[in-house]
Amino acid sequence: MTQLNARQKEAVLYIDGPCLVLAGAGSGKTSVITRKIAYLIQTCDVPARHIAALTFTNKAAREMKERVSNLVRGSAAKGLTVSTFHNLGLNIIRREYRSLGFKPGFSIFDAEDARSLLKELMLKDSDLDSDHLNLVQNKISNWKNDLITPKRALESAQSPGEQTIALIYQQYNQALRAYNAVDFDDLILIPVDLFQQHNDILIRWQKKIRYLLVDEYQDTNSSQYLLVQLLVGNRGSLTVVGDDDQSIYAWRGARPENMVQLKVDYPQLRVIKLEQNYRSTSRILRVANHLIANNPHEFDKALWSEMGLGDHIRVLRCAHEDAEAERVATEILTQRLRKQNKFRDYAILYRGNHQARLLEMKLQHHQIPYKISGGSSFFAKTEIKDVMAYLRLLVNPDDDNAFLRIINTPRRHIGTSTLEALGSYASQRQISLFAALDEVGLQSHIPEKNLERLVRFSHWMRQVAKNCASSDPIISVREMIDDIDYVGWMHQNSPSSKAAEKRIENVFYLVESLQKSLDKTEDDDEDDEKRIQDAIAKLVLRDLLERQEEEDESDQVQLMTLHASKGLEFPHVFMVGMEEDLLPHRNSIDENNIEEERRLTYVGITRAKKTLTMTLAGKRKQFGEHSATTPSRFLDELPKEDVEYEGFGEHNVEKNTAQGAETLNSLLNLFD
DNA sequence: AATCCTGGAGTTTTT
DNA sequence: CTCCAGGATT
Repeated sequence: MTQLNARQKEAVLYIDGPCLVLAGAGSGKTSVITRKIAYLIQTCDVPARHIAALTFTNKAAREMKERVSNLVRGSAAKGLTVSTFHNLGLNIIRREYRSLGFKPGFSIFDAEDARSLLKELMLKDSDLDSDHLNLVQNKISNWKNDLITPKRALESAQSPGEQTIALIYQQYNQALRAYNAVDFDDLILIPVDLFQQHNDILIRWQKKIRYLLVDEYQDTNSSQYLLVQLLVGNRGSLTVVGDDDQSIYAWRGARPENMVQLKVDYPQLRVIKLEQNYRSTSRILRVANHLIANNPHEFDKALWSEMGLGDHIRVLRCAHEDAEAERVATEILTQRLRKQNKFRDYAILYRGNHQARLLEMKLQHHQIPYKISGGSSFFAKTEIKDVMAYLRLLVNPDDDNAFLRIINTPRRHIGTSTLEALGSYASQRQISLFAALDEVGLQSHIPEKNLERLVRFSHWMRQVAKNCASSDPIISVREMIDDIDYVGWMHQNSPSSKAAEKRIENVFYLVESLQKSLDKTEDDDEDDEKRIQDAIAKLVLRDLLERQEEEDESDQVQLMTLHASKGLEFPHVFMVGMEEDLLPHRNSIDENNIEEERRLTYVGITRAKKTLTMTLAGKRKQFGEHSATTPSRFLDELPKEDVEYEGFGEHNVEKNTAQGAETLNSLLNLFD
């Protein structure tokens, strides 16, 4: 137990009750969790299969698993659960699907699936037009995260508009049921509901999970916290780790208040603060502390480090956005030469994805290698969505969404009128589209020629399913992709043959992942059919994509949003676009979410190990026209003595600090 | 059924 | 400006 400091040790060794670890940025929180798991297994003799650790991302789960297995000798860690909340939820539903009334092979709808379902519902029978699609989707998601049923939403609707959305919510849930599908929020909600309704099942799971650890606890939403509470029961065998100052997902339903709530729900809670930072210079931490002090705090916390004072933070004001991007590029080039750094030591962080574009151009121009993380994901690609839809329909014929996606992909010459007839027939008979294909009664509704095409599809699909069950499922899947000549279809529909090749490669990568997962579970007791159902469900959760950690080795400047940077660290960080309306973002100003924007800034600052450079543009082109910008209010919240300013005029800013919050802006007025 | 055109919007998005 | 979705057009 060397390496750990006193606070960390305390957090690891305290297992007599619920424990909240307030882990500041860079304070070694993952070490605490992994060491605690090892301690539980090796010293406290808790079998690994009775310990569960929950994270929000697969990446975090993978990393944690890896680190535990390095700490625990031999096979002692076997059976340990380290997974995302959603994955645990999926496992619970999988094991209990009978009690829940699901058929095996249920589908998981991702955000896009949910969106298209909602669109359909809204079009069908309400005065809501699809402009409100996002609003409706958010509202429903929020309701689910807050454990509000459609019924309760309807009862407590404040306005006719809200009432309409509540009705859509009701229909949406019914549709999901009919499709034998769940959405992401359901993966938490349904287990919670199940545990509340069936005490016997809950007790079974409580027996399974004797000790629970939760990472990034500030990001839990209400239903996730309730799931945690249910699983822990009154045993208090719980450790959560989190940092309220790094809560940047409130807009997505996260409830940082859950940290305070923990004190209320568990009065015997032990709170342990980790304030020593092992990442950044003390200058950087001073700046971060100073900024975040502007937020109200339930738990006070001040980071410190022994990494030396370090360089001043620099704030560079450039003439316009173009100059800003140019400046960042040349800074990286010259610094790299002077300090003999690698490109990979640099990260450029921004508020919105669109900001990456200009930077990208400039970096290219200077031949600086870079990597943009985030943006459109593997699973957003049409070819992946297509093949996933085939796979989903294969294991869940009731998945109408998947059916509609692929019925004409590739072209099967089935038109909208045919599908409409099929749709109305199916809904009249209360069956899924695929099930309706086999009904004799359909003959009177659809012209023979079209019907034949549908029937051919149905027979083919059934044959594929049969092959999957009777022989190697992966071979059957490959045959399926051959059958539909998806490769040919890709060539036909890609802008270039190069793009087509890339897409085909993606598809095969997907099939490979599927194969890997099937191979891995070969020794399990489950039969083939069950395994492929599982594997496909997990694919949706991106769980088994050993995403090629690939060019992690290569030397590239990292570009990403501030959100995406959480949990990472870089020797040299650039934060660009430090302007009002950008950071804080305009919408957040309107909605009074300044505190979360401040935390976002805090997250950005604390990514930096050695140097931090903030930039802003005096003028910025937005929506086609140039307009003057205002420096971010957060710049005024940095301690002046730790900052070097450039581009704010002739006067030294330090002489103007007394004027308070308006300092930088008034200085600019003088200058202009 | 495929392509063109027009208008409207323009954050962040671990699953 | 630039990117989409959806409607209109062929």
